[in-house]
Amino acid sequence: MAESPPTIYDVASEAGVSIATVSRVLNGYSQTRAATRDRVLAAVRELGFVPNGAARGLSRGSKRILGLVFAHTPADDDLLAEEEGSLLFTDSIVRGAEESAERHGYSLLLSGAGGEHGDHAASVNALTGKTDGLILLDRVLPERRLSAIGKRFPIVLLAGSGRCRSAVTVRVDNEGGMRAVAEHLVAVHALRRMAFVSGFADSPDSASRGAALCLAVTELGGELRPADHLTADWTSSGAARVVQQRLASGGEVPEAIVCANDQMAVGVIHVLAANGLHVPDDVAVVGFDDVPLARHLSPPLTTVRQPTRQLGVVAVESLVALLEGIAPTRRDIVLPTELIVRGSCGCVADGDARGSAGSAAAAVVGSR
Amino acid sequence: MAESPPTIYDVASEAGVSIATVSRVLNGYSQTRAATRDRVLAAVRELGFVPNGAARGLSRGSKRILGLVFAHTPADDDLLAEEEGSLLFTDSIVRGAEESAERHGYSLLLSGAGGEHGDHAASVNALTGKTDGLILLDRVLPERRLSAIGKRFPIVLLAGSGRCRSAVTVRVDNEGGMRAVAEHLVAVHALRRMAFVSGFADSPDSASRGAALCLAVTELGGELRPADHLTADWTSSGAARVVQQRLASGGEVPEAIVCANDQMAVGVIHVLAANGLHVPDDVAVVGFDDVPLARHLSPPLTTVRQPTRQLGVVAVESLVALLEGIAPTRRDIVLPTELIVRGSCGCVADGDARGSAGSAAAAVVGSR
DNA sequence: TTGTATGCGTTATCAG
DNA sequence: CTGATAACGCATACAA
Repeated sequence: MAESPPTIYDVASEAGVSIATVSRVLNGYSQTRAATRDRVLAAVRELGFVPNGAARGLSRGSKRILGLVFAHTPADDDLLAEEEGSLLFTDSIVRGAEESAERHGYSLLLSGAGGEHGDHAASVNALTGKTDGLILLDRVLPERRLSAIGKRFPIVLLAGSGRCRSAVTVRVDNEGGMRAVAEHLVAVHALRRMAFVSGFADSPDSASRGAALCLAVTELGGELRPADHLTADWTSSGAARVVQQRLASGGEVPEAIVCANDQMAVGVIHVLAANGLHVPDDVAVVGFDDVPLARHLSPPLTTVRQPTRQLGVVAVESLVALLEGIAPTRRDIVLPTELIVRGSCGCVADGDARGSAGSAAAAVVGSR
Repeated sequence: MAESPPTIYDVASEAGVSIATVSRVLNGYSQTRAATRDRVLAAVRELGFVPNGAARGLSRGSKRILGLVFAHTPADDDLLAEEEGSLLFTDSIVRGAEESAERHGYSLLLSGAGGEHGDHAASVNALTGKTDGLILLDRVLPERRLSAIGKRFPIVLLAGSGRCRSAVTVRVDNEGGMRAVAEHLVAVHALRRMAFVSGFADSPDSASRGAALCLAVTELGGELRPADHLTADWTSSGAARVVQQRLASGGEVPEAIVCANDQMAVGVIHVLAANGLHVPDDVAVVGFDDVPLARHLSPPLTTVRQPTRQLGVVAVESLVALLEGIAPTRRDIVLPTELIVRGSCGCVADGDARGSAGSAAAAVVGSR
């Protein structure tokens, strides 16, 4: 049905020149006489010619395609688990990466690493053939696999632990962000007994946030008992569930609950309310990410902003640099985070729905 | 630095066979003696061989890559406009599409259609060379451009108006969903004066939702004045802004405000509260999408659920069918929506944070 | 400035 | 069952 698309040969004969000339005017490295160039361009338009990417890639040895691999959230049996907590986070990264890739003349290939069932390693390996380089998100592959592939193929790690030596890593300053949270809670609100709600147990991001919070809280004279280190799954429902269990188990209610992302904070606020606990009067709640909705919740969410989109941008730029043979200045790139103080920690929120005005509605505390 | 990857020739000589044999065992169409097959496989593993996608695509005339093109939200000057309202929606589609593509043996190429500045048409045209088929989201191209490309290249439209004849369209039943909303508001809550908050003015989805609501409300004896048809931009802030203006302009406050998506509903609830109006006692608010957070808001959001992920899945399947030469049964595929009744319309919410149990916590009303 | 010829890595069509 | 070999569409070194 669909007749095969025009090739460079069609254009050449249409314009009465050789394919070499067509190629030249299209890629414009060499000089071409204006007249012939116009003829070629006319023919291109006439035929609606678009260079075949496969042929081009084969010929010049570069497909101009970058791969971005993320780990599928285990949707499991739970059909409602569309509620993917990592969703906002991942997708913001994707946006940034796509935009940056395009700007550098590349396209972005997306992969969920073979779904949940499939062999992640095999899936990533296959992508190796379709792309020029790969960006791997948190949790897609164990470190040893990583270095195995990283030695033979350009790779950038995103939001990893930063401990992998065989590849460039881009991540955010979880430690600084959590320290800022701890300081604020202890110094400003005089809170002592904290709890932490984590994402997936195997997430480096979640782990480093929990560890940093615990360390800072302890140093500042607060307390974060192991029993109050709650393990959830990045989702509102998951967080609500573990907090519900924690409340049901009796024992003193923590004075503050810090969550590894904003979705979970919403779930926590919700379940606290269901138990007659008011935020922030009875319990302070803090999130992480600063998703757009955060400022519109009631109370507006105090949270740690991380430059999610920028994460994607920087990852792509690092990868492109790698591909162009530029030796990476640093193998561990850390992007800053900042504490955004709103109402859920007990501060008086004065911000309204407007956020574009000159001065931000919320206080900002740098993490570094 | 990176030595060029092994080719099929390397594998062949390593295994002591011809490249034809290697190709055969790798693609497994023809029979091969077990012994030689093992030798080849061993060589493949040994060398870490991965077929070059470009060469493969060139040879077999199919790149096994599908493109998904979305319109970049005009981030404009406003740096905070990361607040992309369409984000959740688009990204859920992307997930579904990616998963489905992978299942069918394809990869997914993502494109924001040249950023906001670039020529969308040119951008889409270029993608034509890197992919086997394209899925175009709402707003990326005007209809005439669409049909121009659609005639020469496999295309599926997503969330369009459904009026394009030159391509298969996949969309949701906006009309049914909005009718259900109107009926519920009028019949159950005896509300009459409604308002509608739209997304971008040029979005078919938003337009059809507004039109359907208006029609249904009027038919049911309610009222939706032109002045109460508020045009926003899919974002919380945008919605908050237009509603604030509407309130400031005086005049009777609508009894219900229906929004074209959930993000905007959140912004509306927020700004209403800022004006001393309580939801749902003073004003009922309804959203659209049923994002995961919706049930955890206070009050839990009454909204229209649409199968976002499924949208991506179906689009991919339609496209793959097209590529395999299967004539599309229908050129306009409409996925069902359903009204999810929670608290923000005035109903008593009894659902808690759990949502996976046998019976849903919220009432469900089919749209058809 | 332009044309000719070769290579890129696979698949697929032939013979053997 | 296996091995040569011809496409596939484009870029490019080399000639003219």
